[in-house]
Amino acid sequence: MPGKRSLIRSGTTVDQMVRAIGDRIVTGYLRPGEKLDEISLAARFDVSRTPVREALGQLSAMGLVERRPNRGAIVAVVTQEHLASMFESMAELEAICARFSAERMTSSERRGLEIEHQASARMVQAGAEEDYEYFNTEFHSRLYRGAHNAHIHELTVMTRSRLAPFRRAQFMLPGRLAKSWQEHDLIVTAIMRGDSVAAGKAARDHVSIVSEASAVFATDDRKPIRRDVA
Amino acid sequence: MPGKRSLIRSGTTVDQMVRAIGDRIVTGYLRPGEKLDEISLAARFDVSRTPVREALGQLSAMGLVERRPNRGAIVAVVTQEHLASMFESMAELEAICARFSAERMTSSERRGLEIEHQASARMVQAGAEEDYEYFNTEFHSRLYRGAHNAHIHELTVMTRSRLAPFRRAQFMLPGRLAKSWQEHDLIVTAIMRGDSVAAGKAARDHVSIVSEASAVFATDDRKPIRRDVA
DNA sequence: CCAGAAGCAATTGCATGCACTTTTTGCCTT
DNA sequence: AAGGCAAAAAGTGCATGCAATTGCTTCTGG
Repeated sequence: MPGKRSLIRSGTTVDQMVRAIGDRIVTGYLRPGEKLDEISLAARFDVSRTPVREALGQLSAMGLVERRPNRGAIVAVVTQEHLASMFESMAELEAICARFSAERMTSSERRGLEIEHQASARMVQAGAEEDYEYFNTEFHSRLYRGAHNAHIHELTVMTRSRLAPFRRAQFMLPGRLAKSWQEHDLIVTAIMRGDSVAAGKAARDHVSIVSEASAVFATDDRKPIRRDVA
Repeated sequence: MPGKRSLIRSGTTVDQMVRAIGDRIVTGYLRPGEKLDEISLAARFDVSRTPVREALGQLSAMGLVERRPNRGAIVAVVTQEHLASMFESMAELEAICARFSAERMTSSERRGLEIEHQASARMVQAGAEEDYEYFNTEFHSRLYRGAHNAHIHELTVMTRSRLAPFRRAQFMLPGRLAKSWQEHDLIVTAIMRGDSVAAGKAARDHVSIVSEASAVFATDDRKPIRRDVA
């Protein structure tokens, strides 16, 4: 009996698998180097191996998993060196977005950025990490959109998602919340002035600092990064 | 009869399909918007639909094809606007690579770049477009590697391959060869001096000019870009 | 006791088949 | 004659089954 799936949320089964497995990787639930057994995954999500295989193929194309022919798939192992290169790239990409935003944002985009940024200040005062994280994500998304460049937007979002596992707990560090907001403030101010050079520099510095804060979660050069299982 | 494939070149069948279909898209043999029928492709390459489906999934993740649920796959349609955004991104990415290269290339990398660059000068004098194209590709690859940043390298190569169909015939334009070499020369000189700012600017300008040269092959804002079938 | 080869279990890779969705075509109604 | 509805055809999406490759275990010879 080709049984009907209990809950069909949206999109195809493969898309759901990509999101589901991708999420588990991005959130650190699946650890780098962990073996991704097709049969287990199929059983885990109550589908056949076919969509699992397709999902693994796509995740492989995205760089989240590694696939050796006839030897199965594992969660992509990120070396300390490669992690550093991703953070550096992220800094450059954010700098580009901020620079373009300073030059190209419409007045309504600028207004929206300012308003959201001010709203997030309340989260800082309340010390609401969870809520601030939402505003933080939204803030950066506005920068990416404000660049008015679809391809840079795509590259940036892709890189950001690959870095997600390593940015996760940064807001737990004491004082990081307020510091983050101040860095955002520098970026916003520069964009409002239309100062693209300053905006780019501020954005680059912001990511660089996040990078350093996240380095805590990396262990050493050889071993894959390890995170706790939820 | 699960017949044996006649020629097994390397890698899995799916990898071959990705390369085969990807090549046909990148070289313009398959035109944007063209329908990619799973059954036809399976018959064309003498495999079943399963590897075709996986390949299409991966190509979709790479952005070379678009896939609508239950409605089949088509070669990704690139609007004039999106094409412009890719060229602009490419200029920024090359600028980053050149900037990093100026700062980080080892002396042997610098020497290799210089030697290859001088060698390519002969191709210009001979007017050998084909051979120059090889040196040109190699030149840019050296820049990407010289940045010593694996992730930027990856993003740059990915973007470059997506732009490939639109850069194809640029060297046919008269005088383009010599001009390209002079632009390369600016980049090399800056890198040799270790002048990262100048190297970045020169690289960005180089791509921008290529972009303008390639714009010839774009038609208008609405319609998908069309290229001749080989 | 160890090295190497052969057999075995486990898992991947691909083909095929069936169900569901979309699209087209032909007929009926207005 | 035009519009709409319905049924069929086409094509996608997923499940299942079988062949092939890999890695491990075990057995044999040195």
